[in-house]
Amino acid sequence: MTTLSPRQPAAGRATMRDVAALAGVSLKTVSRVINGEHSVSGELVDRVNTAARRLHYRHDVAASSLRRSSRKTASVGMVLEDVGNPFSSALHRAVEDVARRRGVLVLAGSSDEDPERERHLIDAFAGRHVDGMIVVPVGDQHDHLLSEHRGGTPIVFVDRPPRFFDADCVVTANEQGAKEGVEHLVAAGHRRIAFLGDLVAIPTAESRYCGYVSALRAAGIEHNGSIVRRGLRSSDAAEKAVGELLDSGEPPTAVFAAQNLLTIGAVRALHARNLQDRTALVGFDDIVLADLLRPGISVVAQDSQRLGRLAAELLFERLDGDRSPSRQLVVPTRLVARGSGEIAAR
Amino acid sequence: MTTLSPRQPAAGRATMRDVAALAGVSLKTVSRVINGEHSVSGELVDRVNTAARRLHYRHDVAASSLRRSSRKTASVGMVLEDVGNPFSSALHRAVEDVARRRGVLVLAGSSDEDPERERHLIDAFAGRHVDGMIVVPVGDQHDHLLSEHRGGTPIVFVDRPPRFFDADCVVTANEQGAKEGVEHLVAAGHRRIAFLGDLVAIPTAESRYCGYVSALRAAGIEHNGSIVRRGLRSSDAAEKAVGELLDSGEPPTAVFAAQNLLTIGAVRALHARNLQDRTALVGFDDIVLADLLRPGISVVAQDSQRLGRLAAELLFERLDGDRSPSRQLVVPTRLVARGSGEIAAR
DNA sequence: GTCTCGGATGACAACGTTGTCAAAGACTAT
DNA sequence: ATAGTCTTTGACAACGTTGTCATCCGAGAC
Repeated sequence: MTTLSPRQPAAGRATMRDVAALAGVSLKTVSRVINGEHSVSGELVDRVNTAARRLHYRHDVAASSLRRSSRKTASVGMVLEDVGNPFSSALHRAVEDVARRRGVLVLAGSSDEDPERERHLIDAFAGRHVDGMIVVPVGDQHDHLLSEHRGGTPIVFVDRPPRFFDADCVVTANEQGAKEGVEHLVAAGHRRIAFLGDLVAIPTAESRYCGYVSALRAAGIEHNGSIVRRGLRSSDAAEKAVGELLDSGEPPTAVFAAQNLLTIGAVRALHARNLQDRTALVGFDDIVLADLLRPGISVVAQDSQRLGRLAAELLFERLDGDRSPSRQLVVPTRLVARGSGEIAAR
Repeated sequence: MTTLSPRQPAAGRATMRDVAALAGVSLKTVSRVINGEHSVSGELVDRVNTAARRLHYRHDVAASSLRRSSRKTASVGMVLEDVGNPFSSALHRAVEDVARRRGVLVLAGSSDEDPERERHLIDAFAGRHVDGMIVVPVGDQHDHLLSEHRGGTPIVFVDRPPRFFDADCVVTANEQGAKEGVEHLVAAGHRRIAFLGDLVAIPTAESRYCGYVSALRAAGIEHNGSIVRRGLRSSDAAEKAVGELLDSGEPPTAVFAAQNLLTIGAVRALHARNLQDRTALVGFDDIVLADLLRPGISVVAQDSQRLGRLAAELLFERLDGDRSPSRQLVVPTRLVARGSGEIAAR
């Protein structure tokens, strides 16, 4: 028979100790039942389960993982740019779907493009012993991740490749997609094609710019710096930039907006001048309701859901023990013609 | 002098024990330095910090919170409908902003309107000892939350009030907002106003329906069940429903869409029949780009950011020890006229 | 009847940390 | 010089759980 000191009648939450006392078994037996080990007699299993239910017993994941050798916590961390924006939240959701099937919880946080915030989040995740991390990296320095990675925590980068860091990574075919988008405009006869881009420091922005340059070169169009606007961080900034271009002496006949918000800003600027049917526009990344505008907005759509799903799958393969060399996956884009991109050059 | 057994040269991650050995101090002194207690001499603080940095020491939140009496983990859980949809992710972001200022991490999960999923998430959060939870509740049964709540974990409901449960809660003025939206249509001369609603079981959907009914009654308009469509779960369903109404013998002259996706479906149906300039439309909840459509979509906008911020603030007040009776906060809506809602009845 | 084996159960230590207490030393007040 | 106080430091137990090992009991072999 067991020798459990009675203790106080459970001040806060019930522990295995309390369950054991009520069921009249040892602590260890409760642990065995809770963990579904099969070396416990049917009668005791019932007694323990009844007692656990009666006391509203909740398994303590923290204590369990502390003691366990593997130290698994059934949770993964995600560092996103902003959990509130559509692209990030689509990634988040896709990862959650994969994680859920395995009973794994997802912790997500926003870096807001700030390396300091990124470091904070990674420290917080590591301190909570997440089993792995999925990161949209900011900047070039990932030292803190490196020590984590060496320590055996799998890391998967998504949307942007890491710099100076050998790890799994899933990205959109940014350069190729942007190239196709610009080629689409070239095919409609345009030669003065403006470019709107996000911060130069963001690798995806850079790749898309490369795609733009490469499409121009392939078409034999000379690069014209005066109609390239980079470092734009909001739809307002894009609207202003496009406004200036359109109001200038030599306005572009087409605009390639290399990001979501920038596309929206461009649309606003065009509509404000009633030029939406004269100036062509192709955006990178899809927009809700883009099909209902007149004209509809043609876009190079990226598959954020697939991006997230693949990243999660890579991560879980690592968690399952895959030790093969790191892999880089590229998700293709899809050109969606809706009208704005098919406006011919005058 | 301290008596630390040398132990293995740190197999996995460095612990306070390893740091203590390297710095030549006791375990407890390391704990004091890491926790910023001020009763440690400057010299030892330096030695410990240097050693910690050298070993890439990471504080173990799980072990720390296990030992601490308060059991705080500096994390809160959020049960959302779908982390990927704009409303939920706006809530998430708003909560994160408040939490971040206090160094608190947010764990979020999607219930997908499934009580079973909700229960799973709450169990998972509770097992990880979150300090509190913010919940968009599903269904009527919250027993599992109840035991958590009684156990001292603060719970704040957001977007929907709980049933049979006394707790803090922050909701949009759904009924009043819907009433104003419908009154806006009445003021434009409409008397055949269709209603599109989400699942009847969702309290917000029910409140908005009440607002619709109440606006009709106030205007002396008889309720007409044939132009009320409830239980719609997607923009496709709404598009189909509106299509049927428009194609019927007695089409409505105006439509009130009581939810985001339903508004989009209604817009699609109207545009497909080129009726967007003849049939009035007011939607509940704002939509990106709604201002750029022709006509612009008039909406009753809810302030999801404020909803989230207030919920988080309530939660943290509880965490700070506020024991006052539970509070119900109501966030007002704002009518945004953009054209579609001002189309006059023929 | 004795011995061995295997299955069920429990005692105990340990995971990494912090609360509690005690010890040692440096002061001050008498 | 002595007692008392304060500051700095460390030893030890404990948080809730699981890994390891020991114990107990009955079944089966000889």
